[in-house]
Amino acid sequence: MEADTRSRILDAAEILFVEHGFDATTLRMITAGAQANLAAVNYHFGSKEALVEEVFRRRLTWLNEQRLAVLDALEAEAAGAPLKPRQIVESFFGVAIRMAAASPGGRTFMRLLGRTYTEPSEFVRNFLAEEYAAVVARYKAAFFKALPDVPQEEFLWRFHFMMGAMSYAISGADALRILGPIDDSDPEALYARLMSFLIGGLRAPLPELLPRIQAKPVRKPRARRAA
Amino acid sequence: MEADTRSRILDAAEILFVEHGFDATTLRMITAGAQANLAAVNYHFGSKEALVEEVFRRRLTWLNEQRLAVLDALEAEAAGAPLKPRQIVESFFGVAIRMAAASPGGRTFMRLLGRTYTEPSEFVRNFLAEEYAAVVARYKAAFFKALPDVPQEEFLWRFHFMMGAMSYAISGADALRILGPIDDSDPEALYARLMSFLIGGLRAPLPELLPRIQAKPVRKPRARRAA
DNA sequence: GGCAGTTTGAAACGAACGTTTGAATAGTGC
DNA sequence: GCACTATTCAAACGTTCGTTTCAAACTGCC
Repeated sequence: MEADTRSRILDAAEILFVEHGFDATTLRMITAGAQANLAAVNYHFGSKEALVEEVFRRRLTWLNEQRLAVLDALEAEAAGAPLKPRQIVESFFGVAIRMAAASPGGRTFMRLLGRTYTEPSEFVRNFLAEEYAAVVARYKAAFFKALPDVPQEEFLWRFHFMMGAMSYAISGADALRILGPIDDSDPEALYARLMSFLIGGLRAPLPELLPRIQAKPVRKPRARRAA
Repeated sequence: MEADTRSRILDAAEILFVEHGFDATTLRMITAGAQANLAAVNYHFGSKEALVEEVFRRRLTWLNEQRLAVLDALEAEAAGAPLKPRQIVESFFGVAIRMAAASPGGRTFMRLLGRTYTEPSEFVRNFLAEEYAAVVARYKAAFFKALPDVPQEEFLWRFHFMMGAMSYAISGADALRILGPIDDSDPEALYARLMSFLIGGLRAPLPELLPRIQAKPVRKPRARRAA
């Protein structure tokens, strides 16, 4: 029943990183949560930084292998023909949502990952870029092939926007409290909602002809009505 | 030319918070950047936490007043008729993008704000919810009126997704490095790109009829091809 | 049972943190 | 010029951090 110390530390760290962030999570909090001695982190991982890397690597490697496997299967089935954009989006983001839905640890991790793309910490971002290199290359190629009429730079931005939407989707009700009470307990509904939104955004008309930013939006602020 | 100590501290803190996060930014870094004495933060603001709040309040109050003013103007012009969803989206997110484009400090702040919605820190999120209450109420009402056929819960999720996309949009090239080299120097192009994506996502077909998550996506992971 | 190697435990390390202190300095009204 | 407030400054405060140390406890093997 009891996992070994190393695994207990990883599990406790994952949860605490999401709740408090990397810096605000101390080794004493982690070892207390894992019911381990303070020195256990440095014994098993060498340093706190190495522990952070291992928390990511443990799940991210599997996640990206899944993505590549799904893409492999889709491309084999297509036999050289371009995939449909929806298939690619669903395989990339669907694997992530599915991981988040599969277990509390998975959801915890995906929330952590979503926040980490925009994390300021240098070494975490470099580590992420490295872990993602193979997946990004394959998916970019698949998308460019599926959407030959969309300029590549345009698509990269849209991919970026999609990652943002997914990040917030998984971060869930905590952030949504700003907007009001909401139910985020059904992962399948979330999956359907997110996919619909992402495909809509991805397939939106190209923005070249949009009006520019209006110069002066406001003449004179009027009295605010009660909400 | 030299601003007073209080303003220099706010400017320096804003930049450092984006670069390193709240916890990793020390008062010694801030006061060094502001060319002020270490004790100046506690003298002018009382505590580090109060400084964080003031960094937000300084710009967020103005930002949300702008949003309300723009919405007031639009609704006055519409004379009771529902606004077009595109107008509402543009006024809410356009004000933010414009603020980010207006000055380096504005962009810095918007990046900070985007990261903060999903920030784990309790007191920061509570503070945000309070600052946003009036704006959220007004914009929700405007959207519900503009999109009477969209279930309110559905819309709240899409609003949430839109916030995620905008957050990543402003966080910009740092996170985008994962996807490859990209140019984020033109705020008007960014504005056009984001709006196009957001409207596409907002107006996407409702997801009720989407297929469910496939149960087993992968039979056997195949050997990965070289990228 | 005794002896390697591995893991845990309690205690301490120096460093850096946010905060406080009290004296020195700058600025203002009279 | 003087009293008074506001601000700056260098130094120190107690706390907590990640890390290290080294002895104790556990493990598998002969």
